[in-house]
Amino acid sequence: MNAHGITGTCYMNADYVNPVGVTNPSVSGQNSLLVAAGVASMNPPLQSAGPVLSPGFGPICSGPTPRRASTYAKPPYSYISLISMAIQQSGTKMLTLNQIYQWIMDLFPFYRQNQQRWQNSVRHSLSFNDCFIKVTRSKDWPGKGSFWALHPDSGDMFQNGCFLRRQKRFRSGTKACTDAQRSGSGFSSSPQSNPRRAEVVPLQHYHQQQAAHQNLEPNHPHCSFSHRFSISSLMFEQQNQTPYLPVAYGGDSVSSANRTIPDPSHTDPFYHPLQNYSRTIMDC
DNA sequence: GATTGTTTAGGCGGGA
DNA sequence: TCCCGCCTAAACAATC
Repeated sequence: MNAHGITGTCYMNADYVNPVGVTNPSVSGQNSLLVAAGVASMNPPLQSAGPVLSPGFGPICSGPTPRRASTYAKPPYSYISLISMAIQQSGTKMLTLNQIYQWIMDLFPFYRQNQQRWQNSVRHSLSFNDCFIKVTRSKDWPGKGSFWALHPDSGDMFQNGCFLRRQKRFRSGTKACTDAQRSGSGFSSSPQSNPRRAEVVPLQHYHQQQAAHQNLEPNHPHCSFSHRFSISSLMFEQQNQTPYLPVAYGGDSVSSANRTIPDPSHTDPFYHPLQNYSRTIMDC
C-alpha cells in the first residue's frame, strides 16, 4: 500500500477532486463562497463547517457514476493541508486538537475510520511543523489542550491556495531546522533548546498578532485562495454535490446524520450562543 | 484513564 | 542520486 495519500502536485491530481463529475468553476473570494454555500465564515468551525457535505471522495477507480460508495478514498490533502484548512475555516483562526479532529471527520468520511492512526499523524504534524503555533489557554478558558493556529507568515505555504503538496516547507525564523538535522547526529533533543517544539503564543499575544497581520496584509493568501484545490473550491464542490449526500456515507450515514455537534462553549473562547446551530447531513 | 503534546525512527515518492 | 515533503508507528511525558 502506498502510504502517501498524495500522489503528486496539484495538477497531477486533477482527476481526483471530481468523483461525481462536478465541474469546478473558477472561484474567487473565500468569504463570498462560504456565504453562498450557506456557511458563515466567521463562525467557529464546529458550527459552521460542521458535518456539512461530503467532498465526494469516493473510490478513485470506480465507474462513471461512483455515487454509492461504502468505502472512501483518501483525500489528496496532506495532514498539514487539512489542519490548515480547518484553522482557516474557523472564525477564530484557531482550534483545539479535538476541533481539528472533528472538522476533518465531518468533511472527509475517510477519516472516520482508523482514527487512532491519522489522529496520531495530525498531532505529529502540529508539533512538528513550524507553520502551526500553539496558543495557550488563558485562565478564563480552562480546558484540555491548547489552541492551534497558523503561523502568520505561513500563508504562502500552499501556492495560490493549492492545498496539496507544499511548494516549500514553512520554517519560522526562530526554528530553522531541517529533517536532515533532526535525523542526523547533530540534533539535540534537549527540551530547552529544541527548535522543533511548536511555537507557543499566549492567547492575548496571538490576538494582537492576528489583528496586526490582517491590517498589514489585507490580501493575505489566507483570504484569497482561488486554486481548485483551495478550501473555497472544496466548499464550492460540496455545495454542488449535495444531492448525492444521502447515499454517500454508506453504513456511516445514520451515525453521521444523528450526530450532534459538541458544545463549543467549553473550548472556544470566542463562542457565541447565537452562532450555534446544529446541522445534520440531511439538513444539507 | 483518556487526551494532548513531543520526540524519534523508518520508509516512500517527487523534484532538482 | 540526493534532498525534501510527507506518512506512519511508537514511546513517553504532561495534563485534565
